[in-house]
Parts: sequence; structure tokens; C-alpha cells
Amino acid sequence: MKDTSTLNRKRRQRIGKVLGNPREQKDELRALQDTIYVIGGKWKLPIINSICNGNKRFREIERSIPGLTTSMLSRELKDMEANQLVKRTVTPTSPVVVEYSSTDYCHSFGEIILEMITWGKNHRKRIIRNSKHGNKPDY
Amino acid sequence: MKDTSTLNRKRRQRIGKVLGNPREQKDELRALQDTIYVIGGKWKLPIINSICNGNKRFREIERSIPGLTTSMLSRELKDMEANQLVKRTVTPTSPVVVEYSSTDYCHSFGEIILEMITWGKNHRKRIIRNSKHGNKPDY
DNA sequence: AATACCAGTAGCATGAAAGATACCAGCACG
DNA sequence: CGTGCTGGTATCTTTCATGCTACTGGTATT
Repeated sequence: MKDTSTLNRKRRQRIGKVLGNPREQKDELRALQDTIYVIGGKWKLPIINSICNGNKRFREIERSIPGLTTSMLSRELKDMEANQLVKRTVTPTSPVVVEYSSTDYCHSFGEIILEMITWGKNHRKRIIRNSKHGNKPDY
Repeated sequence: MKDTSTLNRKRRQRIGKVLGNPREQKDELRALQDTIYVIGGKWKLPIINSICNGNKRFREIERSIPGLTTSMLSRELKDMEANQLVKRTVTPTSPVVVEYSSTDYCHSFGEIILEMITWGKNHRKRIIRNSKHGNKPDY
């Protein structure tokens, strides 16, 4: 039995094909997945956030993110340097000073990070609110 | 030898401690990590995106995301339903119709997803631009 | 002279995430 | 009656991101 929603869906697909909308949607999906690939994982966004908060030195960044180990930070920084998300500057004083900074390119994540921080704060409130009243989540 | 940057850093830390800034920064880091935990992985954001693009049925969502398998989609949808990111509606027609929709709660990811799509598109252009001229990336 | 900081690297271990495969019941189409 | 759609589940395997331990060479502190 074909219900109306099925018909509508088929119609939508046909229209979409004509208008080339699927092409756009595919591009957008790919773009989204690219981004997830570049900043994915547990640490990259926290590291960017840390650097944007003014932490520049390796150990400084490391200490600012509990749970992050030296080797992970090392790997992530290399990766992000290769992707031009951070810049590594060595000042040849004695001893040498190594400083990391965010690139302009990286700044474009600023909005995303802020949104995610906001979301995370709300989520926590929500969880606490629900558990306080012994509520089961409303679904 | 204490160079000035070290002194400044120490000073900043001291000032931060007094102003309680570290507390805030810890909260923000935690919020960010919470969000990463909830929407992390390869598929959750693409699935949300798909649903927001009008895909409602299980197989419809599945087909809209190449590479996504039935079992992964099943797991992710359950997870996201538990986190109140999507709603599952069963209409008891014959045959039953199962439809997924995004919750208001989930809509708060709209901005994040759009930003990520934009970023991904730019990133791809950038990569192509660099490789076209045989350029080494400028770092 | 010993200790502690800096900025890391190398290599192995492991565990969670993802993928592959098989399977289910129910309905419909021809 | 066979085939193919729907909306999934169960389970095993694999892979990759992450984590752990140890180590380096140089500088500064005490």
C-alpha cells in the first residue's frame, strides 16, 4: 500500500533530481564529513580552545587539559600544524622558546567552539534538572 | 633564566587564580568535552543533518549517507534518541510507518553544522588551490 | 651534583568505535 | 509463491585512535 508520505517522498526525490538539489546535498555532506575528519577525535577542539585562551607553550597547553598526555598532544599538534590550524614558532634564545598560536584559518572554529560550549552547558543543566526530580527523560 | 614571557605567564596564572578565571575555563572545557562526547564519532552529525534535510524514514536516512551501514545507523539512532536528539514516531497503520524527526533540542546543532559545512567547503577549495600550483603549504 | 623543568619522540598495548555478515518478522507486488 | 521492500537486531571481527611507559638532550635551580 502506498501511503501519501511515500508518494510525497518519491515526488520529492524526482523533483530533487530535476533541480539538482541532491548534488548540493552531497557536497554539503562531504564538506561536513571533511570537517569532522579534520577536527575529529577527543582532543583537537580542546587544544584549539586552549590555544585561543592564551596558552602558547607546550606544557602550558598540556596542563590546561586534564587527561591529555604528552604524546597525544605532540601528535595532535603535528597534525594540526600540517593542516595549518596552528603555527609553531621557535625563538632561538637560550633556552629556545617554542610557542604555538592559532592561525587565522583556525579562528573560523571560534564560533563552532563557542556554540559547542554553550550546548554542553545547557546539556549538563538539563541532565541535572531531570535527575533531580527523579524524572525519566520525556520520550 | 627567567625570560619575560615566563614572567608574564606566571603573572597571568596568579591573576587568573585571584579572579577565578580558571574555574570558568574548566567549566568551558568540560562543556566542550561533553558536547564532543555526545555528538562525537563519524556519523551523528551527518545523521542529524540528514534528518534536518527532510529525511524521516530509516532507509531514507541510510541511503542519504553513503558508507553508513544499517547496524551503525540503528546504534546511532538509539543513542541519539536516548539523548533526546531525535524523536521516533510509530504510526500504527498497516504496515506501520516509523519516522524520525529532530527535536528542538537537536536544532541547537543547526548553527554548528552549517559552520562546519562552510568550513569544509573552504578547506577543500584551499587544498585544491594549493595542490594546483604545486605549492607547499605556507607554514 | 642532584633535581626539576622544557619540548618533545619511539614503540608497544588496548579498548572503543566502526564495519561485516547474517538474520528476523511483516507486508506488498506481480 | 517468489522476490523485494520495510525496520530493524545480534554477533563477530577488525581497525584505528588513544593510552602507557620509557627515554632523549638541553637548561635552570638549589
